[in-house]
Amino acid sequence: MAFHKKEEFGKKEQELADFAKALAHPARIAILKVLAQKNECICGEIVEVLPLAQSTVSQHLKELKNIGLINGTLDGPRSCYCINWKAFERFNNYMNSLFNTLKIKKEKACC
Amino acid sequence: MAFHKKEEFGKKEQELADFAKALAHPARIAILKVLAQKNECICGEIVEVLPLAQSTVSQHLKELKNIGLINGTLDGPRSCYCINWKAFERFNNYMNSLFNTLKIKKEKACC
DNA sequence: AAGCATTATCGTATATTTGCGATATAAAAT
DNA sequence: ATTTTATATCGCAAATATACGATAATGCTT
Repeated sequence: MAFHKKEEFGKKEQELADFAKALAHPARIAILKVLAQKNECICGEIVEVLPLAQSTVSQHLKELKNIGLINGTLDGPRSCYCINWKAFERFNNYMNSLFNTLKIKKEKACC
Repeated sequence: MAFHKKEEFGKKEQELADFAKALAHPARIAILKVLAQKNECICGEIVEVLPLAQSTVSQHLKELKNIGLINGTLDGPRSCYCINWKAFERFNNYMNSLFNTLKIKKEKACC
């Protein structure tokens, strides 16, 4: 059986894991980079740049939106995406917090 | 069809995605925390702390080892794990680099 | 040599992710 | 009103990930 089990871990660990999962595919990292570079945020432009079908890109965008790393607003027939800096900052802080927590014991290597 | 397609992205994006994937499960984050806190690094202790079967923990350890975030050495019948700080530092730098790259355009929000 | 403790691996079941084409939806343009 | 354009969603197929029990492998202990 492969039940979730993920709920049995701490809330923070769960949330950090979810954030990390959002970055766990090169397409999504590429999307974030495009969103940061071009300030246009239009789906079609992303599709042009990525080696993926429109529906697939749309799916990746949805995942990024669900986790909160990007915002999407309708602009006529198109949709305009952009990075949610607040959420991004939070993620960044989580990551740095994790790194720092782990680094405390850095000197006492055992193997 | 769902072929990989992942190879069609940049090397750096791919590597960062792989790192992120390693953190994309709360069990693996928990393992890293345990490895940092206790400086004992023995598999059995991790199994005791996590709500997972021994074989499952072993699998997660293998993934962390494959990506290079931890080292594992044999110590008699047990195996001693510890964090690979060099790789961790590299991952941290990658992440910060990504954040900084994205932040450059932070002011020009479009939506 | 036999038994014990520890960990890795195998086999298997289930869940999730990835990807595409086809279709639906919605606004704009004709 | 109809067509065009842009995006989202659905349905499906294949690949991966998660989890466990059972078993194998390895090194101590007796």
